[in-house]
Amino acid sequence: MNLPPLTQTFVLHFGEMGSRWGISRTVSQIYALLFLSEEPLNAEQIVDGLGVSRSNVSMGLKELQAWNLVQLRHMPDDRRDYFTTPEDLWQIVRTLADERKKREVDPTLTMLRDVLMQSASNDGDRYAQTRMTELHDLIELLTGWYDDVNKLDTDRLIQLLALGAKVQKVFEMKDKLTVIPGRKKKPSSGAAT
Amino acid sequence: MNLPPLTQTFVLHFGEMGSRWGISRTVSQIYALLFLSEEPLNAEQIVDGLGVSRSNVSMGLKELQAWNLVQLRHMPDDRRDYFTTPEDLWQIVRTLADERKKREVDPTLTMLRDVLMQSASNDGDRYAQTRMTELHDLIELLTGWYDDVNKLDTDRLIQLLALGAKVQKVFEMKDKLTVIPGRKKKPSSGAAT
DNA sequence: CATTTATTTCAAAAATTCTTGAAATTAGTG
DNA sequence: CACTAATTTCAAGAATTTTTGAAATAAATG
Repeated sequence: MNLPPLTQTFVLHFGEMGSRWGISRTVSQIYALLFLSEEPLNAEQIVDGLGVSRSNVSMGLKELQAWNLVQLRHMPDDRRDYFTTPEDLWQIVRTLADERKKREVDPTLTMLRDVLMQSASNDGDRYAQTRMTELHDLIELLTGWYDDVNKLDTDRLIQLLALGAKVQKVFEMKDKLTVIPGRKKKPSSGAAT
Repeated sequence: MNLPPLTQTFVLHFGEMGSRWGISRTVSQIYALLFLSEEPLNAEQIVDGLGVSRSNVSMGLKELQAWNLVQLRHMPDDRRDYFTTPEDLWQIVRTLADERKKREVDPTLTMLRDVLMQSASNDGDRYAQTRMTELHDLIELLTGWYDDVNKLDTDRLIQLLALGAKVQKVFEMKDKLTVIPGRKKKPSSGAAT
């Protein structure tokens, strides 16, 4: 591995975290390297930087492209492929969240819908059915929220995040002024029961 | 594997998703089974349900305990260990989020802090330093938001989630009434620049 | 259209992770 | 304190994932 010290620390850390994040060391490192690089890099430069095989880099880049996490670029008078990550970090966050939702959440939501559909008539396994319904509703609430805030432009999103739980204050203020129609008062706790 | 049909579908699905979520098939399946079970189960019952080895179940339960995802119970006149998942799904979500943050986010935040601290004087690797600072600030904003809303009681949290992007409306309304002190107007986009 | 350059594919090797059975440990019981 | 029941540990085997080098493919150039 042949990298400036700061970059190296970061790349190594990403490589180690990879296994916790569910990606291979090489893929994590490629991403980390591209992330820190001002100019787009080609495969050869990545090989030199990380000291892994050319084919490994090729496959890693393919995977990162499948995740929409890197973009292909071309340089004038150079027919090699160059890769970058978006300059805008929020774009990266959005892509990551979208892709993880697609791979890690949506299949379960679909499965729950199917299973609950089929078992609607059936009456064995009563408790399991209740649990699955609760889980289904909870995931729908969370993904619904996600889809919703994901529509916000970045400035608004930052505003919202910076506010954090203080939105509560706004609620309270608002409650004194208006009543939102169609909101049922919940007893006191419990999931999407 | 010896389970009622609904439960089996769910357990098998969880097992398959496990690899995407970064946990082993057995651990996922144990969790799924406990999640759907009204009564706490002991190791033997899990072995019977899933058809895996006793030692595998023992290790799986140990891992789930390390994640705080299952709780140990005892039955009168029975010295075996029984396990459950919390009844309250929101408790589960909170635990999951806390633990993942701890394992998957906090170490990176720490690393970034350290690296940026050290390199404050140093002036090589200018762009990498900028990128890392941006990433650091973004993660802080996100985890700060998380810590903040995590303090809300569940009813308030559900309220907030159900509202989704419609909080925007509240902003707009509020903007007409008050000015929050200390908020800088951002130019138009960009991360935690 | 042969040659050079860049990239991808793929089967095998290497590394890692998961699962198991046997043995060890822990903790109750008579 | 010997005996039994419950659980854990751990080394070895199985399975999966990652990485590699060699060969194949694709794309540009003269």
